[in-house]
Amino acid sequence: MSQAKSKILSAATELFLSGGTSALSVRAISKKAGVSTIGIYSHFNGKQGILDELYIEGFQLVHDAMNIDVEGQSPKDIIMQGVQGYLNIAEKYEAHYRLIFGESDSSYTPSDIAQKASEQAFNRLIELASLLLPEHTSQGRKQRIALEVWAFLHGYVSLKHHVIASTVTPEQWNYLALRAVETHIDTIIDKHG
Amino acid sequence: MSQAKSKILSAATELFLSGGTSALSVRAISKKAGVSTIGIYSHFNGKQGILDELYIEGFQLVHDAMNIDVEGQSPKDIIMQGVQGYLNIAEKYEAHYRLIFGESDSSYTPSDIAQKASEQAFNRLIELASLLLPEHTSQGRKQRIALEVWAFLHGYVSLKHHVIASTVTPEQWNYLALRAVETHIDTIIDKHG
DNA sequence: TGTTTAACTATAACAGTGTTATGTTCAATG
DNA sequence: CATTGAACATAACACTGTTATAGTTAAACA
Repeated sequence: MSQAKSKILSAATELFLSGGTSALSVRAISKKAGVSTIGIYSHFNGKQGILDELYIEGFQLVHDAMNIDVEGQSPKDIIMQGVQGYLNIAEKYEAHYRLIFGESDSSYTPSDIAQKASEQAFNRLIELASLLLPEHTSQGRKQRIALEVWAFLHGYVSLKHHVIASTVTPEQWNYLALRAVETHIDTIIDKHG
Repeated sequence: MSQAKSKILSAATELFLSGGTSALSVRAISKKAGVSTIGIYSHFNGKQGILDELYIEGFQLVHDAMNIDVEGQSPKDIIMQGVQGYLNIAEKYEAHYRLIFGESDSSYTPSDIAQKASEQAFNRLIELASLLLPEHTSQGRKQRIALEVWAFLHGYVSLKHHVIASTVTPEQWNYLALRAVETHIDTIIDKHG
């Protein structure tokens, strides 16, 4: 990666983290990176390219957050660590999280390459969820269970972003999510384990 | 409501349903409604006002979808009808759903009045969820249980919108959501009932 | 009936947005 | 040394929400 390219990317990330997508204009990035407006188009594919990079970055973060050391731990402990990591990332990198779930820029649709990153993160989650299930479980069932956990988790994060009605603090949201998912995982273990 | 005002609103709704927020420019609305651009500002509070109307409309739809006839039905049947209604609305009025959960226009934040509409819908859900619980259950616990169901449901709808990775059809998504929430409700009944 | 008032209209402007065309500068390569 | 290619600045295009200005029209009042 050329020097200009990395400078653009770090400028974009910086603007993104502090102000979300609304602060992420092509002119603002180029100004902060010290390159011309055209530079964003020659080094990246314009705004789309920048968002793709951040989208991939976001799913990479989620992926890594669920990279748990399996050694000598119960399946439940492992997956609960993954859940905790997921919630941490969602809070710490809220801008990324919003981007990968379309809460930032509705006109943006991730490129094929960017979508690969999302698949990888989901596969990671399937691996974790599989630990709860007997080995002979079909791939489809594993996917379905992973999707359950993901939907539950993401539902809490998304409600946290958009439900201003109920007076719940960010910490409480995370706690509620953690407890609810734990209960659900217990149910899964009871049923399939 | 004056004639011009209702014409603006129906034009906005029409554009919104067919093309989402991106098709909903002030100029496009005014052109379709046959009024001047300024009309949007004199009759409504500009774009913000239009989005507020649609936001309220969206939560009203959700609210009404959960308006179940309680007579002679088990708590589970009632709440499952509500869940079904929720999923139907989310599919039929996808643009509204995306708006009320911030997937449309990240620069939009609902006004105080609009937020009231969201509270009403949530209260409706709390009423439904309360049917699963003993009468003496505290309001906080009722809220928490309602939030669980909502998070689970919304998680599925939101993933359906944004997860392009896994090859799940819209019908399958709804089915999965329905089954997962049903299982969760059974767990709630077992625990608290 | 004449005048005033209020509500509408069109046009244009402002400051943004993403994107692209034009022409220039400058360093590296043949 | 000449050529090529990459980066540059400037400006433009078509759009966005919003606002100011000025013209039109119809109803209400004296």
